[in-house]
Amino acid sequence: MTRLRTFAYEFPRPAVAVDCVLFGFDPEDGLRLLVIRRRQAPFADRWALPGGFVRLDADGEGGESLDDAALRELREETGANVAYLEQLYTFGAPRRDPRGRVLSVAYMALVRTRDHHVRGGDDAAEAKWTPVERSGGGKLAFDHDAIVELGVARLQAKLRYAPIGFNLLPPTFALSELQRLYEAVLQRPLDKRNFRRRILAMDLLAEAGRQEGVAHRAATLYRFDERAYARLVHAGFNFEL
Amino acid sequence: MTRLRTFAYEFPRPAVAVDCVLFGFDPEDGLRLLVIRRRQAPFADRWALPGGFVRLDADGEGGESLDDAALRELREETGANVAYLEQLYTFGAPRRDPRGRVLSVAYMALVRTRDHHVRGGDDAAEAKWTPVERSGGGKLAFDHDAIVELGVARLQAKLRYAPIGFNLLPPTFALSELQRLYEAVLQRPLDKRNFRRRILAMDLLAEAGRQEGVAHRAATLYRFDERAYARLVHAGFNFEL
DNA sequence: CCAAAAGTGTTCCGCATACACCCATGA
DNA sequence: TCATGGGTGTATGCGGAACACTTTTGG
Repeated sequence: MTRLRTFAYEFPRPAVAVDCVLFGFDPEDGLRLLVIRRRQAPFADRWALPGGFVRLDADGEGGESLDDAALRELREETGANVAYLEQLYTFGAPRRDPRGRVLSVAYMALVRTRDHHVRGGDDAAEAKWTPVERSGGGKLAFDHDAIVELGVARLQAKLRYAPIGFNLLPPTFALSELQRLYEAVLQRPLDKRNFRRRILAMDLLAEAGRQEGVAHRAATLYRFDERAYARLVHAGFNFEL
Repeated sequence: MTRLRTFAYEFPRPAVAVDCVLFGFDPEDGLRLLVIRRRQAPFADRWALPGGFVRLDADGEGGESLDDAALRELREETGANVAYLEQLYTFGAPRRDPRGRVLSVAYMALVRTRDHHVRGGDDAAEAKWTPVERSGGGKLAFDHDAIVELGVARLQAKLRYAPIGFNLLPPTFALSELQRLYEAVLQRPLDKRNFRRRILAMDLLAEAGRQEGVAHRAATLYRFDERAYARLVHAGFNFEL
């Protein structure tokens, strides 16, 4: 295969990639991280974060935004539909990629795990959910372990003061599921009564039916009320734990 | 002037710049932002944040890190010696720079204003400190207003839970100066007694003499004790307000 | 002796924490 | 009727917030 053309510039430029720390949650398994097995060199067959190069227009001037690149990669490589996306940090150490100078804009993304089934995509031979610790049974490719660490720290910090946890749960959920989510992310047990009181006191959850088909008392289901939250924020409210 | 060579790649690549939100503080003036007047197009003669392109090696593979690029630009354009530097966010919207696709890695930096005198540098016709609101008497070049906004938000947030404010003060300072700094950044008055008690209770400040030559009772000067802080962090301590 | 800033304690209230039992349901 | 998780109230203590006067120093 021959390249029809190349792209030339006055000064050297780095390649720019996006890499995504994609979290999922299941009451059974706890917090999970999506990793893919690389198909191509470098680090062929090694586990890595989903990601890839940002696409520019042929004239090198337009093309997709960084957020769009992250969403596209997640779609292509994992089939996940993302509920929340947030830029984390840009990694740019000179030798972080053996192919040359490659910047990586790291993202954190959250999905409702039940919504979708993981599949490998174009560049990914295989994709799987792993526990966050020991991601992929050891070290990830490139500096992806550091990126994961950063993603975990950000998720833990942000869960306390922003209502992003709901993006890891189905649209309606029981309070106990929400509590298990918080416990899994924050890595410590929470008191049931205090948790329920605090969450409900914020008036952000709307009742949405009851559980069905469970072998015990059916829990009340709730839905996160985006509108109520927007109104409260507007009035100076801050979500807290 | 003719270019001796150009740099060619298989796929189009963006140019990558760093831009710095540099804060200074003076008890008289409050919190200030450093802006430069651009010498060249685009946005010639407009006020902008100090910044410039990241330098890569001639082979386009090595070169300076992003942090180094930010420090270099600050040195070149302002002569400031930076006490604290932190990456903020990477801006990459397709049309944010009229010259083509340019990513900007934004940084927040803090200086001890008394340490240095502002000067214009190579690319900056002029540099000045401005109040943070109405920076540069109106709108800054590119999307720099948005970057400033982000920098202010980050500084406000981080001041509460990390001891970074000291990087805006001289090595030794009076508690009232520290309080004025907090009030200037957080934009609200703080109670003197509560402030002193909270700060001193952390055991992070070491006495360092008294003020001289003031026309009133001389205040005790303090120095931020990095060692004590490191020890406390190690023991699970969290700085808080 | 006056102006200007430094320095100092106590009270009150709200909120986070700790804690244990009854309820509803399907098997 | 039993196993499983759902759902509920109170007492205690700590820490943040509010608040005003005396001290020191140079001019």
